This record gives sequence, structure tokens and C-alpha cells, in this order.
Amino acid sequence: MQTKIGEAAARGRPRSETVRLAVLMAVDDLLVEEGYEAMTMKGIAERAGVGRQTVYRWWSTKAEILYEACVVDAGRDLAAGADDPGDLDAFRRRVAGFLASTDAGASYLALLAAAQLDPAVATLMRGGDPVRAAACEALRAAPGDDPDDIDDAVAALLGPLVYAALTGP
Amino acid sequence: MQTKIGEAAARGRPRSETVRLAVLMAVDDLLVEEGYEAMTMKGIAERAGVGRQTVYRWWSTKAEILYEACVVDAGRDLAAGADDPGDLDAFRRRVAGFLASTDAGASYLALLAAAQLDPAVATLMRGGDPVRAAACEALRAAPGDDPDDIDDAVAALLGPLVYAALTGP
Amino acid sequence: MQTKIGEAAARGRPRSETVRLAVLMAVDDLLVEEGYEAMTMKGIAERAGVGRQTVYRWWSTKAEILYEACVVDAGRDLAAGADDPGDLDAFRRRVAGFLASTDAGASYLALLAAAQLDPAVATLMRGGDPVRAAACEALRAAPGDDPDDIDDAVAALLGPLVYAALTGP
Amino acid sequence: MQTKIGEAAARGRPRSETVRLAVLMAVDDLLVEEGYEAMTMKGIAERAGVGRQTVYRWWSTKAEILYEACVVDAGRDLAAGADDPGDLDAFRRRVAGFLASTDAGASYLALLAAAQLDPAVATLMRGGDPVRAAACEALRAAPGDDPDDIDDAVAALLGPLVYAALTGP
DNA sequence: GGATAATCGAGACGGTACGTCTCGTCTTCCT
DNA sequence: AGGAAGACGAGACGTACCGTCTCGATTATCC
Repeated sequence: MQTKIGEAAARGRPRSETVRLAVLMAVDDLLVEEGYEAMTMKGIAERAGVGRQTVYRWWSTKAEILYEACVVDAGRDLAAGADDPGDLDAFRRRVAGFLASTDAGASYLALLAAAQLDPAVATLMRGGDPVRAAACEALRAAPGDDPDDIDDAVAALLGPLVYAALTGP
Repeated sequence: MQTKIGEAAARGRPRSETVRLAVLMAVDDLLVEEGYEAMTMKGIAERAGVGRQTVYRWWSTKAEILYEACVVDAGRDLAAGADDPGDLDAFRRRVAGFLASTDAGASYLALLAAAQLDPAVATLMRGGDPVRAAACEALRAAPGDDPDDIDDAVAALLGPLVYAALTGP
Repeated sequence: MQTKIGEAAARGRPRSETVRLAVLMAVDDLLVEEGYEAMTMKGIAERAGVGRQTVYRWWSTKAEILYEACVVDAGRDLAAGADDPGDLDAFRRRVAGFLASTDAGASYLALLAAAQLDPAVATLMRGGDPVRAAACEALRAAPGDDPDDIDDAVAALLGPLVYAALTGP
Repeated sequence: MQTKIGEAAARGRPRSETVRLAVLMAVDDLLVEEGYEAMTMKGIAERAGVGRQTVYRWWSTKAEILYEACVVDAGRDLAAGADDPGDLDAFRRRVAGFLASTDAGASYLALLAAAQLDPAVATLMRGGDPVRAAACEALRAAPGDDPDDIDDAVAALLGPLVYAALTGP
């Protein structure tokens, strides 16, 4: 197998995909078992059976790892049905299910909360919030006049769902 | 009269109100200056000019301190206007201003987020959420039929406001 | 009851002899039970059933308390037999028994050690070492020419006994 | 050949000899400057320019560090002359000089005292007392009949010297 | 096929917050 | 005034995790 034309030749041992997946799974598991606050870089490395430096080589913080683990699954879980692109009520039900019942939903809520407490995480989430992106798309596809302020519309659509998930049991 | 009847005589040196206020103010200041995540019990004690053990004697975690600092101000800032008890739009504006512009609002958002990441904080907030309490009261006073599910009604009322505050700038 | 003529009238509540004895007994007990290092002012006060400030009012350190508890008993235990003032072998046996078998002996060894580690205790012991005093008296009463250097003579007399007690089981 | 047969391959970063020596020197210095009682694990780490955890990784207590610093030097300082193996008076002079004038001698006296106050230190010293070991060897080499009780002989030999050093200026 | 280079597991390193302990002082009420 | 109770500022305790570093071992590409 050859390297793609135009790519710098990758010298040295290539990154282990096994390690990447082991870390992402470890983060998912630990979030459920211990919660975000109790989760540590040390614990993640040990759970994944991986050296600590190896984790730091590819991610800077636990939030970054969780974000990567989250976006992969969020696309799948959220766009799952993809029933009627214009049905906002169906989208609402899908988001509610995502937040309440999936690992990726729990990760997303944790990241949303962490972004509130740590500016570094806020920067991470600012650009690529997968749920917000899905909401924007659903709003665009929905019939009716485009709202004046997209932010208000998203808040009206997602706000009650997210609030219920945050304060719910 | 020296001590109230039925009250145990207070033995030993009484708790210093000065210290209590210094700690609450320190927490308010540090939350604004450094953020919740960077705030530490050590830092709070030093900022308040108080021994570390003295802080631990009265509060277990920074969340507990912040909660006490928050509820005191929340009642004042939130119920301030109290213009028309039945005007939900006025209540919405008041909450939006509280979340966006007051120290107590910032504390409240931080606690809401921290509750998502730390089960201990969740327990703390479960019982006495001052904003939720105000929302329940506003809903009760508003004209119109009482909603079937109070939780849904609160989510519809506060959700967009809180979501906007969480994801806003 | 009246105050003695020529003495300043003792105003206020007089010092409680009960408290003094309770503290001295507590120190003796705690030395045996927990050892000198583990003994604390707080622990002494609690064991004696006495306020902490009350202990500090009359003594500055645990060494001072132990010293007072020691000298009272040392005189009794050491001069007990008082058989033949000139018999150095009898004195040796008496000292060995004192160091090995009495509470006051244990206290004395602890103070001797503490003096080595803490200059404040060293100052305390410099002046009034009860065992050294007894040894000097025994040497003076013994027949034979007075030694040139009293320090050497005391070291020759007490050294082996103290060393054995220090390193013994 | 890379690793000796039967030896486990040393994994991870090897222990820093620089750190070990820095800590031992810091202990020696602090004992002289501040005394044993005032010496703290925190202070040792700071003086050595070393993390606190690094000290705890290799030693449990300040006594353990001092012991390691002491035995290294004691062997050198004590067996230095080694003039006539059978000359007990020469040995006495060597020990007296060791106790009075060397850092290792001061460390030894501090450990001897600490062993009296703290059972953990006593256990540490019980096995490997370097001065006692030297004394046993000197006695064995000395002409004359072997004593009935080695403990008595050591006490007679070292007792006066140690006692003088303990109570001296 | 040997040199080069980046990855991996392991773990020591300096640093810092944790929550607990005792210190010695203080402030209150009670006797 | 003495004494018991207990809050106070201060600071060391031993532990945990932080992020960095330095090892030996492994696994790829390049010459």
C-alpha cells in the first residue's frame, strides 16, 4: 500500500487505531460509571490500558476526548429516523430521546455543563455543537417563514428539552 | 432576658458573622474573576483572609458556599419588581436580566452546570432551586388553566431563557 | 479563711488543685499509652476533662507538664531506699530500677530524648535534671577522692545505665 | 547483553540519583540549621528543590531519610582511622569525636532520641545501629576474655560517651 | 537490511489542591 | 477571676492528580 500523492510521507510508527478506540470507549464507560467530575486523565488511561503520555499526545483534556466520542455517535443517534425533514415535533421527540437515553446524549449534556464552568471547554463547544447544528437544519427544512433571529428560534426549540434533561432525574 | 426559653445556651465562642460574609463575598468575586472550575477551597479561604479549616467547618464544598451566596441574592434580584403577579412576559424579562446581568445569576448558572457534573451538587440543587421556585409561583399566579404537568410548564417557561444564557456569549 | 499577712491578696477564683492533678495524671497515662510523640496538648486536655486554654494558662508545652509530673515522683522513687549514702552500687541498682520500672523513669527518658530534639526542652532540663542531681550527691557521699571532673564522673556512673535504658527493649 | 539474567527489566523512568542525594543533603543541612523537631517533610522537599510526593515515594518519615543519610557517613567517619583493631581507647576517642564533631554523629544522636519518642523510629534503629555494630566489632577484636553479656559490655563502652554527648553542650 | 523516526507502556519528576490535624489565641457564657 | 467550650488564623500532614520527562520496546518508512 502506498501513500496518497501529495501527502507528506508518514515516517515512524503510525498511530494505533486500537488505542484511539480504547480511549474513546473508556471515556464513555467512565462517564456513566463515575460522572464527569470524578473522571480523570489518569483514570481514563488506566481504564483504556494505555500509557498516560499516549493520551496526552492526542488529546489535551478529558473534555476533548469526550467531545470526540460524542460527535461520532451524535450524528448517528440524532439523524437516525430522518423521517420527515419538515416535522419539528418528530425532531423534538428524537432530541428528547437522544438526551435522555443515549450515552452520547449524556456526554453532550456533560460537555454543555462543562463549557459553562471552564472557558477552554466553552471554546471547544462554540464551534461545533452537533445538537445545535441538527436543530438549525431542522428549522431550515420546516415549513413556515424563516425566523428573524436564528438563536432565538433554536433556544425556543431546544431550550425546553435541554432544561428538562438538565434538571430531570 | 439572656437566652430564649427552650434554646440551648450557646457555649463557646459564637460563629463570626464577619467570616461568613467574607467567605460569601470571596466566592462571588472569584467566580467572576476566575470561573467556577478554577475556583478552589484554598483560594476562597485566602481571598477571604480566613483559615482553611474555618471554611470547611461551615461548608463542605465550593458548591455549597456558592449556593448560599446565590439564594440570598436570588430572592432579592428575582422578586424585585414583582410588578404584576400575573404577567408572565414581565417574569420572563426579569429572569433573563437576572441570568444575564447579575452575579447571583452567574452563580445560579454555574450551580446548574455543576449539578450536571457532580452528583453531590445535584442533590444540593434538587431541593431548593430558587429560580424554579419563582417560576412555579409565577405560573400559579398567571391567569389561565393550571397546566397538567408542572414540570413541563416550567421547562417551557424557563428552558429557552436558561438555554440562551448557557450557550450565549 | 484569710490570706497570709505580707502576701498580696489573691483576688478572684484561686487555681484549682483538682485541675492541676488531673492534667499531671493525664500526661502520665498518655505517655504510657501512646508515647511522647503521639501525645498532644489537645489530647491531654481532653483526657484530663479540662479546657484547652486552662492547660495553656499554666504550662507552655507538653514537656513542661511532663517535667512537673516527673520531678515530683523522681525524688520519691529515686531516694526511696536511701540505704547507705556511700554505696555507689546500691545507687546504681536504684537508678536502673527507676529507669526501667517506674512511670517517672519513663517520663525522664522521654524528656532526656526530647531535650536532644528540641532546644526549648533542652533549656528546661539543663537546670534541673533530678537524676543528675541525685548522682552528684551520691558521688559526693561516696568514699574516695573527689574526681577532677564532675561531668566525667557522672557520665561514667549514669552513662551505662541510661544507655541501656535507651536502647533496651 | 542488555539486562542481567534473572533481573526484571527496569521499566519506566529510572529513579534519579540526583534527587536522592539532594534530599539526603537537605536533611543533613536542616538538622544542623533548625534541629530535628523543627524539620518537616515539606521543608526537606523545598530545601532539596524536589516535589513532596517524590520524597514520600522513597521514604515514609524524616527519620528514615536521616537514617539513610547517617549510615552512609557513619561507616566512613567511624571506621576511618582503624589504627589498631584491639585498642579500645582509640575506639573511644574515635566515637567521641564522631558524636561531637560530625554531621553524621549529630544525626545519630537525633535518631537515638527520636527512637525513644516514636516506636516507628525505634523499629528502624533496632536492626541497624551503626555505632553499636562498630562497638561490637571493636570488642571482639580487643584482647581479653569475651564478656558474658555483650549488651552490658556495649553499654559500658558506649554509655559514658553517648551520655556525655546527649547532656553536653 | 540497516538507519531513522514516531508510537507505545511504564513510571519518576516538580507542582498544587485536597481534606484533616494540631497548634496557640481568641471570645463567649457559666461558676 | 477561673474554667469549659469552641471558633479562629496558621500551617504541616499524607494523598491524588496534574502535565512533563525519560526510559526500553515496538513498528513503520526510507535509503
